[in-house]
Amino acid sequence: MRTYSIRELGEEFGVTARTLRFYEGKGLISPKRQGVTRVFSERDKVRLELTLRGKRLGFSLEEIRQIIDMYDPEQPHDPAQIIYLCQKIRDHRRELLNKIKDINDTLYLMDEVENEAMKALGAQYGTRD
Amino acid sequence: MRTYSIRELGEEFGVTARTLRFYEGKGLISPKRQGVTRVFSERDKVRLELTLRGKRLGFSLEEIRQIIDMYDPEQPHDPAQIIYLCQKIRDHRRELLNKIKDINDTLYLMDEVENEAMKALGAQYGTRD
DNA sequence: CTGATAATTGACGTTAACGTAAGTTAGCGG
DNA sequence: CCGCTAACTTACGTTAACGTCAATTATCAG
Repeated sequence: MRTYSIRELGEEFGVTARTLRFYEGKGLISPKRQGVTRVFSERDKVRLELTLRGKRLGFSLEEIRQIIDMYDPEQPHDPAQIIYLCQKIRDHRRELLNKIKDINDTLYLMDEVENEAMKALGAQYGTRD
Repeated sequence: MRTYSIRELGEEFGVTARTLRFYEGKGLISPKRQGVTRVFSERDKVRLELTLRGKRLGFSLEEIRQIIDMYDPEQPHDPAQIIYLCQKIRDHRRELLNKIKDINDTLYLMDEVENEAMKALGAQYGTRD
């Protein structure tokens, strides 16, 4: 499998080495080591992607860690945990659907404001007789 | 028009008085005064609602202030500002549509994980002969 | 008038999410 | 072997978004 240095992975996603080390400390990624140097795997890359997506949606790193830990196929899964996971998925789905509602409300508001703006501009040009 | 005390407005939206004073300091709301006591108007209420919505979507208070200031119908609007506003609306719309994409990607991932989880549970019950 | 309740103004504290700078070590071309 | 670049650790600094506490002040029922 391909691996990545800390700079490579950072540049690919537009984050600094400090950020990746910080995320490692928070348990979001778990690079291996060659001596003292970090080596990032495909799995780290995926988890980083999910982390950044979560950030864009306004979740904290701690929330993100809990979520992607549960979703990670490499985690151990006894039946009780699977059922718990499914409940959590329902909660997250509900929260995400609420966010879509917030976004749609905002989009609708933006349409209204834009229409008002157009009318205001139209009135400007209409003031000439 | 109806007005609100700091407690009233806070309880209605589940935020503390400290938060409302903080938001005032940041220019998100602009309550009038009766003597030294703040009096919140319908406009403050609307701006608070938009502020909290923005927070749920992961925007900073500073970003939110800029946005709702522009959208506020009580702001002065010369033609140049209106055109600027329309450009900004396009940008915001684009950003919000990107968030919807992030959410949809996440919802899709959750569906996959849920299906995997169901298969895993099914396998459990299937191990008996 | 008086005690209780609600509001106010500082001012310092706290947490999250990194930035930044200093000093150390590892590998590599010439 | 030497200088360079990239990575490392340690540790203190910073910003946003409030929390918390102390010390007034206003308001209102009794």
